[in-house]
Amino acid sequence: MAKKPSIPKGTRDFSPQDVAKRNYIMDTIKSSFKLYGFQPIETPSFENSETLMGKYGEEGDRLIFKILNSGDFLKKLDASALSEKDSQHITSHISEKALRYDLTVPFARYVVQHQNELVFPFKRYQMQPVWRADRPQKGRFREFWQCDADVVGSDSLWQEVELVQLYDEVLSKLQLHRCTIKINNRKILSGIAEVIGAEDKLIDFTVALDKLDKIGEEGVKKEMLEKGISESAIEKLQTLFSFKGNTSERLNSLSELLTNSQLGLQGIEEVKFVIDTVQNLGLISSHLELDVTLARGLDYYTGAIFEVSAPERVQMGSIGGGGRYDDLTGIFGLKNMSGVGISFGLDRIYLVLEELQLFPKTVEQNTRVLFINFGNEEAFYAMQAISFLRKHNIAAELYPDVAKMGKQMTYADKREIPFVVLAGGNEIASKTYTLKIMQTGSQESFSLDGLIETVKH
RNA sequence: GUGGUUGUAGCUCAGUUGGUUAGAGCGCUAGAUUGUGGUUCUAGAGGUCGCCGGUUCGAGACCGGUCUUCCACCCCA
Repeated sequence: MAKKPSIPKGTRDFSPQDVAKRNYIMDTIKSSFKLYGFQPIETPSFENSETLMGKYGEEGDRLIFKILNSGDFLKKLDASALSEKDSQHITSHISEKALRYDLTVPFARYVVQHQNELVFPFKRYQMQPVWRADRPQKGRFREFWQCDADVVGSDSLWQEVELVQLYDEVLSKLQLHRCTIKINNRKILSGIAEVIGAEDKLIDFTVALDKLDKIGEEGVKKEMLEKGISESAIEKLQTLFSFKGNTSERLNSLSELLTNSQLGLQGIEEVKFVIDTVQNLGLISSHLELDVTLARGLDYYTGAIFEVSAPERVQMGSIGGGGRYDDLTGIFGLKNMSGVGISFGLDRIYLVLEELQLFPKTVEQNTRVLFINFGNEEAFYAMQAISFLRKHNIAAELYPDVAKMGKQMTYADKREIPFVVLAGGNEIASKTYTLKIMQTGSQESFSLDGLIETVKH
């Protein structure tokens, strides 16, 4: 055998069963997106590098797949840059395009570019693959699908409320009950940073705080110290680490901490409104939970931030995330266009549903009737019936070759086709069809109409 | 990017301190069964032991490199 072909690390082929299950998830998400008034768009797989670079933080830039320029790109590069081996500098000269890293930034670019054609507030959904040059591990791929719903052109908190409901609706439809939707607000985090005098270290501060449930209080403090946040500043955080009580009690103690931060207090008001309103409207099966340590690394979030974690019995990171970004379109030259959105991680949801065995049995669309091929004359007789069945929206097929019957039956068996029709000389003469029900092995003779009636259900 | 881990038949895996011709189960093909799948029985096909190099009289096994798998960190869906 020749050397086996392969696919790049972190990518996957999807076989028919996989595609059927993935479609089931995507169809569920899509129908809810539509129900909430979102419209589909699609954007190119790759963008100009400048569109993507610098939007995801330092770590993000590293994980963006760069596309090499066409032509003899090295000739145009000056020798000094090459000899200095400055990869970053060289990259910007030999690569002008990059694979998209998420769907939000391309969407912001799209909104700015098409601002005169769009009706605002503009609500769009988008389900496409994204690429990250990450090292693969559990639930992490280099090519994966995101399903996003965003609305731009409104800073109404009712959008946040609706997006929480949308999360709840989709997760419930997928039978993913008792998921936790965590909510926080960047303004609260900024307020805390302000109050403790670490405004310039906001990102480092939030990233460290985000790890509280993973590395514990001491770990967080240690990381903050390493990042240059002063000891006295960290001391002021003590109330945060010993956070107790229900949501309103916690919000109260948070208000005390943030009395001197107008921004922080505004964040509290926003979170309070969203949580109270959602609670009063009710959720189907999810829990909405305030988590002040929720940070999310993406630089562009400014208000609410969301994250959905899988049910606790599954070892999996977040299966969705999102938030509000007040100035993402501003980067591309369109001010005062606040946006907020959420994302579903298709591939991780797939893994969770698989592990919890939550896929319905019926996801696979399959051929319903196989006609045995006994020869040309019989095949012609079969094809007439097949056309008729297909007109009635019943998936039917003829075994293409005049193979031994055992082989044709085995084919039906392996494909899990529930019905097999045998039509030879006798059947042609009597204008009937012998139908075999594979599950029971029983056989019966039918007219064409009788055949359709039996096979329909 | 850092650290670890994995790779033997289509699949899941054995393979002793380095020693003749690398095995099993499942699957596959054919037959028992000329108009009947699943169960059974019989026979058969299928391997560059991930790839490249090294040590050795001799390497699937030991050493180096490389690719891949999975995992942790970083970060994230």
